[in-house]
Amino acid sequence: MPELPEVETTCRGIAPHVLHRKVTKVVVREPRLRWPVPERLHQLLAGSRFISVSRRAKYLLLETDHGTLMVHLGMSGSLRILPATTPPMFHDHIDILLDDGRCLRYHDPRRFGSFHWLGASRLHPLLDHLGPEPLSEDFTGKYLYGRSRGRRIPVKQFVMDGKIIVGVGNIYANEALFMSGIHPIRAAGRIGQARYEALVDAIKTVLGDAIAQGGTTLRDFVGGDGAPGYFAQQLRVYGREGQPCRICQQVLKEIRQGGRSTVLCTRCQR
DNA sequence: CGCTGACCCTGACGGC
DNA sequence: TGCCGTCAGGGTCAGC
Repeated sequence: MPELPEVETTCRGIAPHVLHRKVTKVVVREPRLRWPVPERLHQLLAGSRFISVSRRAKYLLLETDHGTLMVHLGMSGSLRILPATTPPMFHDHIDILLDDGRCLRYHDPRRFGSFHWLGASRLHPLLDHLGPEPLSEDFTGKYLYGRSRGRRIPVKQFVMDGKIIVGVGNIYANEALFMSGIHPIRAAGRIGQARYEALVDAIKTVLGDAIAQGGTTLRDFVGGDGAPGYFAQQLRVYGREGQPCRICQQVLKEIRQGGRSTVLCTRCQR
């Protein structure tokens, strides 16, 4: 599910409601996520006050005065702000009750998401070795060009590697490669700096546009206010295999790379 | 070190 | 109608 724009949408959606609120109670109905939810979560969070809400890669960081809660939405997770009295639905695994009568509710049918407690250091092995943020100034064509030298991995898998650049998932990797006219199978090390400049521009553009649209809702994604994202209707290639390319009308082709689907235009992408 | 495939889990969908 | 296989936005890990 959520790629970076969806996580960012969630972050922005919940932040104003969570910030400065004190946790009164934590209810874990189902601790079996990607990793087991800390059993002490209630003791760790109850009485703490949220002092910042941010995002690193696809992780949400909810900082309190006693430590930081790190949440990953996996493939099917979502976080919503609701009145604490709202009855939980199927797959509503965790509630963080706030002192204003509302709660932050975690919903995740596939349970690929995770909750970690970072403590005061805000450090965690999962946050080590992450590449730069794609919307930051550190992410440039020159950077991608440098990191790709000697790499024979297909460029699509290269840009989906979180050690190289975070937050580029399957949807937006497909879109950015189409937008920059690069064939997804091309070896990363055999692409020049000018083309990487174009690819970086495309990644920044597509992620920025998707954030502006509230993310991409394919099935079940909702932002912090429960609203779906509207970027799906602007997708250029993802999910459009068999349909005509919006530029040249060639029928879009689907292939598989690393177990994930790639959609491309063989005329526009070389 | 670089890369591939299996795996975690539920639900939706298509074919028969 | 129902059963079965396949696939889905993510990420880690073992193994070659």
